[in-house]
Amino acid sequence: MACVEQDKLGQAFEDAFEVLRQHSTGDLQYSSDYKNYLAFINHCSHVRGNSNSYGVLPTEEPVYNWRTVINGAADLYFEGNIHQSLQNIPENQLVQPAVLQQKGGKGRKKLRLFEYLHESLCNPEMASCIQWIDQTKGIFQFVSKNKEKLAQLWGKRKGNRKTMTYQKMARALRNYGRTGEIIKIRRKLTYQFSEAILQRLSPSYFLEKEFFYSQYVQPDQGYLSLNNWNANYNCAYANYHELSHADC
DNA sequence: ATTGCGGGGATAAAGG
DNA sequence: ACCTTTATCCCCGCAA
Repeated sequence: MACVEQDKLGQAFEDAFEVLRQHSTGDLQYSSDYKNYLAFINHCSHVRGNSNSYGVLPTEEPVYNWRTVINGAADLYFEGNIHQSLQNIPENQLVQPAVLQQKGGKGRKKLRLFEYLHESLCNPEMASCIQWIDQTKGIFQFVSKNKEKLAQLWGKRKGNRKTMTYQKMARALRNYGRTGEIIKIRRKLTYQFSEAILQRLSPSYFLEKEFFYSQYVQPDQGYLSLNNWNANYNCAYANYHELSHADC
């Protein structure tokens, strides 16, 4: 089921790109424009001042520090419990190798690590391995005691012959730092999804967010195409959202 | 010395 | 056959 939904997401993503291509006068390249988009979104995240803030906080953003995160964690955990009743995924589905899940599907994209992590974060059975610290900001943390278990499940899911370890999985996470899809934050075993990834993985979350970046975009700054791209991207996900229930 | 965590080069694997 | 992207393997440093 989750697999099917991700296909829809991917399709919506590509539809959005196609719309932009049709309305664009210049050359448009999927990967490079998406990368620019990611870089831009991540740039905005820095400007806004996230948990690992670099001392630059916009005036409209509340001051944010780890104390407030910790204090808010209990509430967030409660929110998570609401979804637990809706998402009771049997263990055997979690361990099912991606190879088997892909059987019969044509051109199905491989499951990406960050998708698996997000899926685990939404699965109450995995709460002993990985948990949200601040779901709205996409900050999550591995549980030291059981992080190896999560890594092993990831390896099984991919159908690896050798067992996956946290060390190797964390290396993949560090690779995400290059593209900004997931960044490491100072806290032990704690990482953060980028805005773009959060939007991509959580349509419901995305729909509740304002277009915060629009105020930073000036047409003469070369960001126009990114802005258009994003608008179509948003539209596609709104359409998707109407057809599907909200996920975590 | 050991352990836990994080960094990064090199390379395999897979898809276009 | 080549290129790019992503994941994996492996070795390193640092601090408790």
